Amino acid sequence: MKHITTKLNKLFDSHTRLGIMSLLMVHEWVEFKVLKENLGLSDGNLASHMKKLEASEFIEVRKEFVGRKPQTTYAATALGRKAFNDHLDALEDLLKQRKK
Amino acid sequence: MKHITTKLNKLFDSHTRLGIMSLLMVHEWVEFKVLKENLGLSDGNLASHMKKLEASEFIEVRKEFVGRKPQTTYAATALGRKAFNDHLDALEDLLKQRKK
DNA sequence: AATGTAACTTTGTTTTGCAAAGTGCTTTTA
DNA sequence: TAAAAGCACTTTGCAAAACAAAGTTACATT
Repeated sequence: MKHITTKLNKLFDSHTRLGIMSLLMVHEWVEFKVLKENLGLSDGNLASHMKKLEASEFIEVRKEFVGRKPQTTYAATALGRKAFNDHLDALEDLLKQRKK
Repeated sequence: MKHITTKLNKLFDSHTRLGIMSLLMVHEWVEFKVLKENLGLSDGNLASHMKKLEASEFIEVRKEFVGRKPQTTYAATALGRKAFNDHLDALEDLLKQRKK
């Protein structure tokens, strides 16, 4: 007897990482600063969440200079998109229960 | 600029409590043992999650004897149902983004 | 008397989450 | 040109959370 929630990805339990991923699903490349401001996170906090997502190869990092300032941008990988979509599928199943 | 995820309830970040609540939304009264088996949790683990939900008055506990055996059952309170539905509403908003 | 079942509580370890401060590099401002 | 500021971290440190494992209480069965 396996419950729906066993199909949820633990990495996406965190509402912070849920927010990060949902932004990366909508916009191809997103700046560190933009993520930080949208989600209201401290630098360190955001950096550590990104590291976790990177460790699972769910996101890709690009570091470049714009003008002469460093700029870090992130994008979801195919693997990340798949994992996140699977997670959302499971959430959708959960939501279906309350309709009927 | 507030992101959708700020509307999520932190208590329901945990996929375990998400599972517990979704079971309590569907069935009025659910036994400790049933929750435990459905979600694949240890006694202690489940008990501590239930305590957290109880502390927020999201669930109600009923202890009785069936035959002469003790039996604990749980139900979601009106407050709990409201909070959970609000959480699910926020998740639904999140899911809407990927349709378009 | 010994074993079993239900529902915990306690203990302890590991993992998170997050804030605060510090770092390295570069650019802007006084 | 020295100081301040911006970007993206890393490090430190702490408090809360997750969870397993073992112990507890109370009754029931064998």
